[in-house]
Amino acid sequence: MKDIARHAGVSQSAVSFALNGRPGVSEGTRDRVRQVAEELGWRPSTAARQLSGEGAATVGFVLARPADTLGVDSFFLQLVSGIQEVLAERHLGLLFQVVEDVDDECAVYRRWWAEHRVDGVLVVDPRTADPRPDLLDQLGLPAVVIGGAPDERHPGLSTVWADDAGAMASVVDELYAHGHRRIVHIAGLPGLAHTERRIRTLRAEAERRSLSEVESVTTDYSDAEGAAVTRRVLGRPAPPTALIYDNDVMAVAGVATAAELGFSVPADVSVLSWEDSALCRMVKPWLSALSRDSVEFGRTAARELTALVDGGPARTVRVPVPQVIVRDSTGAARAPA
Amino acid sequence: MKDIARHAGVSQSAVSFALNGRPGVSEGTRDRVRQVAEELGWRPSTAARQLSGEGAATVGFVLARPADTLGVDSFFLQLVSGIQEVLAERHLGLLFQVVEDVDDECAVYRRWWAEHRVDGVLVVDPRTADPRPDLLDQLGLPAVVIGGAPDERHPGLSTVWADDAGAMASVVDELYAHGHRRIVHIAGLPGLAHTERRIRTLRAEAERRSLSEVESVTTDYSDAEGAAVTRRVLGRPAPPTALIYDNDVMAVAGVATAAELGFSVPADVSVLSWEDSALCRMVKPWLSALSRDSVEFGRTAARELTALVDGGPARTVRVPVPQVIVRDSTGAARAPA
DNA sequence: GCAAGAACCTAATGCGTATTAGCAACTAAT
DNA sequence: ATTAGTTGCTAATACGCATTAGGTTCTTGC
Repeated sequence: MKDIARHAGVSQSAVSFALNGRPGVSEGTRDRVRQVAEELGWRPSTAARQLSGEGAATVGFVLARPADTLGVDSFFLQLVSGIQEVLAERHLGLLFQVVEDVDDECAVYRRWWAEHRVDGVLVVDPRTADPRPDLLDQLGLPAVVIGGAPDERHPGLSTVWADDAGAMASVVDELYAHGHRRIVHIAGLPGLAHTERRIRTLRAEAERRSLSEVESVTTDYSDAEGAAVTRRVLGRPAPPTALIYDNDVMAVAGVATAAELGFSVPADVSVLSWEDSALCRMVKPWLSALSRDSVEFGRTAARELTALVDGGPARTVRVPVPQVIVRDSTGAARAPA
Repeated sequence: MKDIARHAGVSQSAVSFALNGRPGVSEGTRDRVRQVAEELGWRPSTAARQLSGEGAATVGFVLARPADTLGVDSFFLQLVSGIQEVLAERHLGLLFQVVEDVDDECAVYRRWWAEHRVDGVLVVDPRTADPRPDLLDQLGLPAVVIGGAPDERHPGLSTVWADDAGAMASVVDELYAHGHRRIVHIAGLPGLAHTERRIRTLRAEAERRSLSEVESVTTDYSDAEGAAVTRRVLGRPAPPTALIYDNDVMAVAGVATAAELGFSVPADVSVLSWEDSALCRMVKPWLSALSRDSVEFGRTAARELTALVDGGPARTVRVPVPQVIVRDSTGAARAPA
């Protein structure tokens, strides 16, 4: 800015006024200053800006996953892609970090906030008994929880969520209508809030219909566990007629395993993936799946966070319920022999 | 720091000396200051630090991909995971951005550097006729190119690369030894440096052996194009006996397509994936694949970047050649009828 | 023709840290 | 006993920007 001032023959203050659209400088001078700034390729130093009161112009995103679990997962890249779209408009940066577990994640939040590195954070994979909302509340770090249930205990946090429970209920409705009575839900990580929500809802729906042979089994989301559980439950004397997998990776592994065991999909067993992706159309039969717009999910979350950072109120917004895309892996239950 | 100084009864300078391990303060005072800082939960403001000469303590990573291409790709998350491991040790942040194309990517580099937001960047997906190395050279922005060939035209840039050409040569060796004479390489995006390297090497190897029915076809890496190309080449009067796919997604799509067309893998046609992931073990037969350690790739790149940022010389380091993991999708060519 | 006000600009200050220069008290060497 | 050197600290300054308080000229109203 000193250089610009010199080139334009004015003071640094005038330059600041001119470039920030403040009054106190004539239009002629303003244009001249702008032009010089342009020529010099000037951009304000974020550090200096931040030091004089502005925010860090950055939001944080922490992914707490062991490196080897990071494998095939289209959800996060799409989510991030949507987040970026919104952040880019406002020239906000995204500080990204991968850590091992939630404790490390908390440590990262503490550090980021103490160092004034971020203006807010996006929190994913909310859990039951999650230490993060308390911490964020205590720190006063603006945050949007992605995928959690509405949480009235932390009025400072925004929440963006999809109605997993409603989706599960309608899935069960559908399966029941097609004659399915024995259903196994190959769930994701225990402890994740949405895993527990789905499990609870499934149990409730089963009880409502007095179905005794309906259950959920938790896994680590890996193809290996997906296959193992599939093998186990299909090996029973009265195997399930419908399998609900909490992600696409396990669903694909499950279909392969079913085929090995001589089960035909969907004639012998229906398969539904709770995550839609290219994967679902890469196996035969194509997998029916619950589809959500992850990119839009990210956009919504980012919008909420920017609103929060700008001093807006915390809100709880619901994104559309995931829709079942019926492909070739689901059908009516085989009539009992 | 003002608070710490007050609590400890010394000047701010003393606090700075004490906390940064500088001489000019007694051990007693140093300990006292440290303790007060600890109690107050003090962490230096990165903005202020940066303003007084330190770097931004951040490196940048731009992914230039349309949102819908981001789908199933394990490579990047693993790469980033490795990068993070190294950066976390030194408390460096990773500023991440997804953009549409290389031009946008260049704009991001300009802005980041002008705003002093990053100390260096990691560049992925190098291309033929890539504008980025020139730009980075011109800007003086420290950078590590990941996956490019050694580039003596830009001595300021570090390069971390795998020997694709060597890997392709050995793959052809292997296939030739097993009797394959008609080989189709379903390549990735034209314009990507490693795509072109593989294509060139394949052609050279074919010429060396006077094989006329060897070719490469470029694609957009999608399962759709992978399937389409597979369908086309297997429909020929003399279909290839070996298919090399530049990623796992296309390989899987290719196997499914081959099965549809009545080709048995590997009896009628061998399939090799140039990317290993859980996907390769999710289809039958399990796919033989070229495997590389993407996490270690990321670590290496991050290490080179930190060295560069610390003022070290630019280097060109080679990571181990990808190894062929032989599974069930490759075998001897069927003897000509 | 003079005061009041507006328009345009400059000077000065602060943000939180690192660093340099300076200063006092004490120690070692001549 | 005086000087030179060392130790342990404080004061002052810079970093790049935003902002607030001043200051000059120009215009307007009576």
